[in-house]
Amino acid sequence: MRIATWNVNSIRLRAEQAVTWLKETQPDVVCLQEIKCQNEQFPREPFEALGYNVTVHGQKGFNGVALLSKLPLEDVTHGLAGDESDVQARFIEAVVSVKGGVARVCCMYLPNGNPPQTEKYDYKMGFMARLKAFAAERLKLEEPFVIAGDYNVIPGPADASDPSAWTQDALYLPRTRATFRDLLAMGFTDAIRATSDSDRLFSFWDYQAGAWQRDFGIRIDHLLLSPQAADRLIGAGIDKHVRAWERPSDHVPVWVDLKLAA
DNA sequence: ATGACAAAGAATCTTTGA
Repeated sequence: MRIATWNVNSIRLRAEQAVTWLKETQPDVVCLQEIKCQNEQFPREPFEALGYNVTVHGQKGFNGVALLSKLPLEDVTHGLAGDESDVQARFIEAVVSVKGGVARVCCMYLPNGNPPQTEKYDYKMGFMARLKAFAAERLKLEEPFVIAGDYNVIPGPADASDPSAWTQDALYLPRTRATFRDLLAMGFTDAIRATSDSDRLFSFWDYQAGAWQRDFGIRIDHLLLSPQAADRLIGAGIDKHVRAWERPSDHVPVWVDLKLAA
């Protein structure tokens, strides 16, 4: 089973590219972030035509996440628990049935948090605290469980082409990285890091200043695996070539292959 | 020292992103 995540930066602009990519790699479950539309505006038809079930948690203009799955999506929940006042569309949880049980997947768009020392960073830290509490509960289920998405976290110096450029940034501040490490300490495995030590594995290149051409990238899109998912890890990768397509998203798809079958 | 670039939505500019 292949589970992929991609921040598409508008699904209405990127639907055609998404279809091309889906036909190429045929993932079983796909987590999309920054769809930037409301539920009724989401272009469901091209994805349903490829055999995907679709659940959309959108909002007007910004944010928005969607989950696509070849298997039926069960127990779908929109939103991350822990703050009833949070109206931003950033989280979907669902399960799919697999041999011997279920696989649980979360699609997440974690807040950027810039600039620091504003309420935006407080919101990011609050969201991460809620994520930790949620993840701790889910780990008790001892299921294959994947939290996939745009974490807006550069985990360490190997995850940026020039770490010194990010020291004052919400994506790389010590508190941000420490909270991400807390998730790993709880028992999650960073799928890309579990399969490579390369310091050139990036998932985002800014549109500005020729970042792509200079390979000025960062790794901020992650798939964190529960122990039961990590036990089934076969491989992981980044579909970097997508960034070279015409009118690309600034992020590229990241994926993991797990030894799980329907 | 600063901006670059892209997208959405309300409007020909502002907000947001990273």
